[in-house]
Amino acid sequence: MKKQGVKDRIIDTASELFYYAGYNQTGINQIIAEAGVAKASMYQHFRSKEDIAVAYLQKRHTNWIGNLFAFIENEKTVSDKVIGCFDFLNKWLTDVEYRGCGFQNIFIDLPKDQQKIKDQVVLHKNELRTWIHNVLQGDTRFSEKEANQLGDEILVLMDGAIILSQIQHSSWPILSAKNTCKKLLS
Amino acid sequence: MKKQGVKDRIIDTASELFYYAGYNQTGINQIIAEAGVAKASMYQHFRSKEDIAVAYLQKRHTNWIGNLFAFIENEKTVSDKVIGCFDFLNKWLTDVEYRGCGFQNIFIDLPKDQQKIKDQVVLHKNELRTWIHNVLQGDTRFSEKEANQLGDEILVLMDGAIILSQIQHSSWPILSAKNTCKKLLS
DNA sequence: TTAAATACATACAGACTTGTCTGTTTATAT
DNA sequence: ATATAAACAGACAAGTCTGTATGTATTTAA
Repeated sequence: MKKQGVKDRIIDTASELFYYAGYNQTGINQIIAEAGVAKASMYQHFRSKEDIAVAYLQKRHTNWIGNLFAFIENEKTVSDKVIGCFDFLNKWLTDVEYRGCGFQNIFIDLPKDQQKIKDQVVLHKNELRTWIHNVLQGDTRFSEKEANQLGDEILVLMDGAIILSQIQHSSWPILSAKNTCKKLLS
Repeated sequence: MKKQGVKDRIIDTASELFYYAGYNQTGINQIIAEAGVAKASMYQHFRSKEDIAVAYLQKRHTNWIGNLFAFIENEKTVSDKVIGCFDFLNKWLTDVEYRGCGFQNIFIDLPKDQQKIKDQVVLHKNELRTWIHNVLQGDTRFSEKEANQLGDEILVLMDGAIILSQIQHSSWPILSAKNTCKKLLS
């Protein structure tokens, strides 16, 4: 098994730190120390800390969406797929001890000028939005307009469940959201 | 009209900065400069920056809850009161240009050791939770258990609407949440 | 084997942070 | 008028941060 390259080591280390310790709380020096990389090497691959954050979010987006899809892929009906999203949230957030959504977390309390990072967050949420619209359009009970409206309502439930479970350090908001979701789809 | 005291000037200035610029992005020096207060005077009233944050959150809690109550006080039915909450959110968040919830915002990306601030956030959310439970228990259609469950679901909707409207810089999540709320109460 | 690319180590610049300290000035109250 | 409290001004400590620069060592390729 070949050793990981410098760039990947930086991204993986930064990902761990950005997510669990927070973006502002994580310094460049900490990243290079834990990744075992020289500072000059790091700046060879990334122009700035902001650029590392963008790479982090891109990789996180791919992984997160991939995990969600894998989790619900065996569900047959549209309803079961959508409801399964909340089971996924519950498993994920307990696993990470309610550390919340990496995209929400980095978006908030970000220095005003770091637009590239904010764009990445909006991109992630929009792709999720498009996806859930498409899923719900697969249910013949709903018109396209109804499916999209319903998808938006479910997105609100998901983001609310994530942030509230983070603050409350508990799963009850996720279970509440799942319950609401069931009512919406019945 | 008598001039404001030093302590109030510090709290008010810090509140503005903490909310609109962010807690980590706001330095002590900026607060005292904009408040027109000497640094030694500031440390006479507050032991640390963290203590200023606690005072900020306490005042914010009182004001925010007060504004919400005032907004819906003329609503007659329980349903109208609860649905009115989302109209309040919409007015508030457009007024502050979707800057989101000051409690959510300060909770996220906070240095690990600042437990006093986190406690204040949890306190705020819990008081809101108790309040909405009580409101819904005033509706004879629901048992106590049902009212509490419904209240939790509505809390998730509110927090989701706030954070998503912040990320999307738009009111659509609030309107979606209001729509869900109507369904839950019908 | 030699040349080029990559990574390492670390010193440094310059700007920021919170909090302490000293000393002066102003306001209040007896 | 005098004593006390409060606020002002600002230097300073000790640390943080990002990013640059310099030079050495290792790896890769021709």
